[in-house]
Amino acid sequence: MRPTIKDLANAAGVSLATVDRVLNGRSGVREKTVKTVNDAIERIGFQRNQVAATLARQRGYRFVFALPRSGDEFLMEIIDRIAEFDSASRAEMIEADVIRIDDQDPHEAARNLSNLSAEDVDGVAIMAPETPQIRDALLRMRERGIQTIPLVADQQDDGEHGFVGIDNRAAGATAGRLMARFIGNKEGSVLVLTETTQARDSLERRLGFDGIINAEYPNLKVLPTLETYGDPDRTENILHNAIRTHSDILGIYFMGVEARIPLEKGRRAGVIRDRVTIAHERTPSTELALKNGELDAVIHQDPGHLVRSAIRILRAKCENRATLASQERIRIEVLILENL
Amino acid sequence: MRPTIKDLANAAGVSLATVDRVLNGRSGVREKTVKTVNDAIERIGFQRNQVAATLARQRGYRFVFALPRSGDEFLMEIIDRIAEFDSASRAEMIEADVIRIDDQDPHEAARNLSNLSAEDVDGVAIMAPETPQIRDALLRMRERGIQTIPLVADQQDDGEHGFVGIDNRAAGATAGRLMARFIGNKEGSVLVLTETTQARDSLERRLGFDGIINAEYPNLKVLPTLETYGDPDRTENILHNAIRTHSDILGIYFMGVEARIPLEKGRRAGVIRDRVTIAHERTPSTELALKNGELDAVIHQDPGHLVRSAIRILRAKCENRATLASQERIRIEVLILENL
DNA sequence: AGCTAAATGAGGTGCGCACCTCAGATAACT
DNA sequence: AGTTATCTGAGGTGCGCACCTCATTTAGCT
Repeated sequence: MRPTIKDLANAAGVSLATVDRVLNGRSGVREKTVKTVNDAIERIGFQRNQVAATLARQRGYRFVFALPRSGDEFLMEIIDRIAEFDSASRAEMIEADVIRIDDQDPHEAARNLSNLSAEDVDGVAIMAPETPQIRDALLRMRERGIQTIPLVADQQDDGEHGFVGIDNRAAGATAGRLMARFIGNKEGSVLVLTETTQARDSLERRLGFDGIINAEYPNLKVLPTLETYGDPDRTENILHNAIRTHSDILGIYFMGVEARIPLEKGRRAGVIRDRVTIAHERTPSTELALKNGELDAVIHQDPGHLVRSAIRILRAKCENRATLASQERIRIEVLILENL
Repeated sequence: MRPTIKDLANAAGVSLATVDRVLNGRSGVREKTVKTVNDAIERIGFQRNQVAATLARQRGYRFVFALPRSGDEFLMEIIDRIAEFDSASRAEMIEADVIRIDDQDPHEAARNLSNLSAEDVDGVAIMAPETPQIRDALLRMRERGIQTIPLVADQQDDGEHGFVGIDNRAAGATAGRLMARFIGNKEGSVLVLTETTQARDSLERRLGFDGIINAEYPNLKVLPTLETYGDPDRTENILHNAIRTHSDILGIYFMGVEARIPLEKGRRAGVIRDRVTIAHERTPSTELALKNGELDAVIHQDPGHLVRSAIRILRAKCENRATLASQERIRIEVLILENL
């Protein structure tokens, strides 16, 4: 039989109340006593029964995903996966909700986060650009006892709080390698398109992409990144311009998160056919484009995995447990027509 | 507040005992009464609290992975992931163990499975070739109330019991597409190597591979599948022979599950360098070969995902629940050096 | 020593359910 | 009608833990 808190109390030579105090981090226990209990935990290999603990807590777990208000298909995928998880996990006493924060107005976003109370939220997964206001809001939430984790868009390199998403530099490198190998040994240039080069993910992808192409494929030249700012008209214009200015474009790398508009405009401008094209994130648009033959590959991160991983990590933090690193590493998936 | 069994009993106008009988499929309830309760479940949206249920069951869940006795690196990966899951899930009252079955002797394997009793096992995930004996053993286990699910190696097309693993035909097609695109427009032939063409997975991969190459790449010719039977010496011989007979080999597809020996022998025979090579499953060997530049791509299925997915499905079967289809689909991953 | 504040113990309650027993009610027979 | 088999109800117990109260002990102070 696995040891229970009762066994633990015996082993440590303290009462159940003290064990409870130590286990749940309540105040009013001497350092010495804490150590006694922790030693006993080690010694008898005690592991709290999470099933019983969750039941006794009355309140299950409630997690919130703070997502940007602006977004397109990939964001919708994430939201769908959250809803799916929520309904599937009611029986496990875990709730997952979405709140939207304004990514244009960091102050408003931060205020929004400040409204969350530890009373009704156990943890927050946040997808937001890295601004001082957001960083501050996160810090204060943690002080209030709410667990946090950045999602998809990294918040500085504070390794200690973790991060759920792919290594964007490696993702860019992957795109670069595929681009070069698919093009073969022809000579020419490659177009790179993204929403904004301000975002850290864009920067990192570009670094990875260039790293491969410049170092290993002298036959290819990567043109300066074109920014769409998510604006359809602008996207159309810069695509037209690029194609007029550079007659030797062999490939296009849609580096941004949302490829729907660039794909549409590219299709209209006739710049896609007969070129090697790679985009990010599987969505209805990119999936269709793969099937059409308009896209040669999609670099993807599984939104379902993102969501579940974020929740597992948040929960582990709540319960002061470690997570399975192997399970939480988000894969950089390469999708082609055949393995969709 | 979520409805409890008490609310359900009220709503259905029956006692708690009857609700319990219906919910847990015990005998001695009239059809009519069962329907009354089920209707009430629908009506009030009752969902059993699995946390409480698991706790009350006393015994958590115990799942067994029946794996072949023979195997190499990929099998070890799976075993490691099972052990990892087991230790991480003790707190959730879920156990996962491994038993080995002899894949050469189906009778012995079947006998081994027959020893499992519903008393101490809730479900079995099985990785075994498709033989009448195994199929029979599975059937009898289900009759005894043990849930079953095939793993990696499919057991005929009995859709109803599910399957945890990749679509091997699509995996072969993925390999075919990458092979062709990496080779470019040179003319020549492609070598295909596997353990045995008897196994269903080998067959399907080959079908997928040929499907792509034959239909879309007239510049390439796929040679007949070479069988290694897992024998190192034989592997070396057939590789030497092939390379002597065919001077125009541009690519090699290591189609089998375990690539370690073929890679070693191929390296020794000097047949790998300057050819496009693709293998299956990420293992220490294939990982190293990717880093060496000996392999151009690896088609992979995540063993951790396989294990956890099998367990989630088995558990859902035990609890008579549905699973999240999106979560349980095993991805055909494409690994190159950059997204390892 | 005398006081206060801090630390610990003893014990109880309930979470939602599975599982059990036994008595009473109802239906299905001869 | 009486007998039997089948169904249903009432009630209790315990899973392992969180959370609570109140009494008692111990340490820290002047």
